[in-house]
Amino acid sequence: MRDAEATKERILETAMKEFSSYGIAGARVDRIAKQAKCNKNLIYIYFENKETLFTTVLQKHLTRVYEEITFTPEDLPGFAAKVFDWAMAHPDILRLMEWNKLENKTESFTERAAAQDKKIKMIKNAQNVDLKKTTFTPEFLLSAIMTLATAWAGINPFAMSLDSDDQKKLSQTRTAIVEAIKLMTQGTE
Amino acid sequence: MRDAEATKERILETAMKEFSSYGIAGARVDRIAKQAKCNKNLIYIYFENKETLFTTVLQKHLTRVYEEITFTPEDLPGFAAKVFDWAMAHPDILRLMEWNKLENKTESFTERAAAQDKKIKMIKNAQNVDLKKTTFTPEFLLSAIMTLATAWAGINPFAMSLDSDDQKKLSQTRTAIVEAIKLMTQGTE
DNA sequence: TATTTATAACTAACCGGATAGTTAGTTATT
DNA sequence: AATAACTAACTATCCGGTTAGTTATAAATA
Repeated sequence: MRDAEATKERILETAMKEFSSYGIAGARVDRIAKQAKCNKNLIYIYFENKETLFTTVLQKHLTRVYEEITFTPEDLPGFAAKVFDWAMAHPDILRLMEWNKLENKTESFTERAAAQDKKIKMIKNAQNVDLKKTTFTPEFLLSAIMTLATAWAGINPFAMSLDSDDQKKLSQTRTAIVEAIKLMTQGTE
Repeated sequence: MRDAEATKERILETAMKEFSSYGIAGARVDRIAKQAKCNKNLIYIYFENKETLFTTVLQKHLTRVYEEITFTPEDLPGFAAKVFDWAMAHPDILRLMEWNKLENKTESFTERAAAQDKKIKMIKNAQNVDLKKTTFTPEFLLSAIMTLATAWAGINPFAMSLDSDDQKKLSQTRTAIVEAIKLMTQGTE
């Protein structure tokens, strides 16, 4: 039963766990191989080296994110809620992104910045349509939304991490976030 | 010119830089020794091992923080502004905290949680005095404040890091944060 | 259909440099 | 003379990456 595609997937799966818990520097290729039940050399055949393996894992999950969360500039509170739900469901991806931020080898700046720019322009357009004037720039709003929505998912050194099983607390926090973003997008004329 | 105290300080200084840029796993003791212009063994004499050196560095800077930023429950927007200024002035300490959060060896949970609890109670008291009823719980407010205030200091994977020399953008963002917290603490009766 | 052949999938063992931590000894200071 | 401050050299282990070779699989050939 030899299946290259399956072993590749198994490697990516366990690499995800390893990198998410230990980061790039802390991750151990031997440990990944052992847990994925494959020979270490396969990792180097399928993915050039530790670094590339990491970026592959990150890239894979990031593209998934963009498919799962659609951006709705006309409903920013709702968007915040979606991001919050996603963040609480996938703290490991958040950690991956944080490791990548701290260990900034080969920045994948360009695409991320482009995606952000696009969102900012969409907010600007939506603001023009609704003739809403908030005190806040689209740049600030977007950062505030993303930051607040992901604050309770375990990567924030200040915010207490929420238990992802505590449905009650979870929905309380979600509505609080929605409320906060509502306040910030309502405009004060 | 032999001065143990001075070399200890030199070690802590360079260790700060090393840990802040590479984290615990990525930091290299040899590199610290070289940069601190001291023999590697001294590091092990003065600070047990790499781990202890890290926690010593972190602890040192954290106590400094608590001295520099006073908590003002009756003026939360002002507190947010102070935190923002501090965060933009000390991104390296932020990074240190983030590394510590991700590489959660020997959590220093207790004291941090206690300090947070104290602040939360102070907010509750202040709210009672002013008879202000915001939609938000003190827990949520505190996390929101800390998160927003530190979002632009370079550890947030979503928010664009601000250039700490761009005074104009800096003060713009500061007032935006203050405005946001004002909205959240004003109450809607 | 049976047999060879090519190659894809996989493995065990190894390598060398890096790295945390140690030892045994030297130099300065009081 | 005693001890505090410091050093050079060493060690054992870890770890990313490689090599050289084996096994399964499927196509080609007879």
